Amino acid sequence: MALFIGTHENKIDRKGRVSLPADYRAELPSEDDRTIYIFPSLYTSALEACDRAQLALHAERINALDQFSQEEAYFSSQILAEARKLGIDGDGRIVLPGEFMERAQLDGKALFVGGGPKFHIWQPEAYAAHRHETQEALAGRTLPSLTRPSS
Amino acid sequence: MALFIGTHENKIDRKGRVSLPADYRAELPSEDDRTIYIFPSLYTSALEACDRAQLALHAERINALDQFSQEEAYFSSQILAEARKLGIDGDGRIVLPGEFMERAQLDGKALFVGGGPKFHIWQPEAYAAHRHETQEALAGRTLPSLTRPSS
DNA sequence: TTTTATCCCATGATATTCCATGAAATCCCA
DNA sequence: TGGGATTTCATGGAATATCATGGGATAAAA
Repeated sequence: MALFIGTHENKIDRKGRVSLPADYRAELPSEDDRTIYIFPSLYTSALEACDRAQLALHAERINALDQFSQEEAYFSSQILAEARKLGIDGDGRIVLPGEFMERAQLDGKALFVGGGPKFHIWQPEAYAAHRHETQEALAGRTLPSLTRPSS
Repeated sequence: MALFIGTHENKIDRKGRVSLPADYRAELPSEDDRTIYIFPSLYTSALEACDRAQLALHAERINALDQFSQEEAYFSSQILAEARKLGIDGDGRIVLPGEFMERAQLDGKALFVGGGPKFHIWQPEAYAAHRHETQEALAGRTLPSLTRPSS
């Protein structure tokens, strides 16, 4: 499984190109699968990105819901319908669709924030504020162990 | 497994042809199996489409219902009886049968909406309304982890 | 023949690839 | 351990390929 960690602030050029941090690139599966998947995060202004395996897991979770149910429709429209496949060019860059840049209020700079199997792309100041908020709200929490055996 | 994601709005020309988004084409199994399967979606005005493997899964699910039950008859007549096999031409286009265009109220534009192993074809405004509805109804939901091991 | 469906080619727009540059980090050897 | 050499990295611009789409040609059906 990919492990995206750390934060990196990179420039977005006028064509919407940004270098994917080298650390992150190194975590991606194989050389021939030079793609990532990205979609607007459900409850923040950030963008969420992951590799194909992780997106397939999302699709599987959604598919495990009842077929033709409203829940299925919701997650499908919010995640799968919004997701884009982004190619990584020979120089390690991706092109952010304009729509996504607006959604995340990105202009000129992108902050990559590692989150294990996924990572987020934030407008730098927005992340600072978000980080401060969750820090305030949840400081002191403990993390539950896994209760079921990992298959 | 095919992963159809993102949304693409394409034109339907006067012959009923529409380009299947290149992203979707790339997800289809092999070059010689240039076909998709399509049927009217059960509870919306959209059309639902998938590759052969996914349709086979539908058939399998229907077959797993009690034989000769009303349920079996229902899903069989709504899905299997309505489904059509559409070829993809050399330029990556499909031809939508007139009957299906009426059913989905398509005129001139088709919105392809990715949903993992399947995708939907919507009249653009109808999708916007549908998306808004499910958003209203289920906003704030979180996606459950898989409770059963992936087979 | 008339109609209908399929295939083939042309075109503009968009997206992707290729190459060049400077800065920063890393390596190497005395 | 220092300092120069080398590689990696992020970034910019230009060349190239891909894609959606329209029109016409060809083949099959009525």
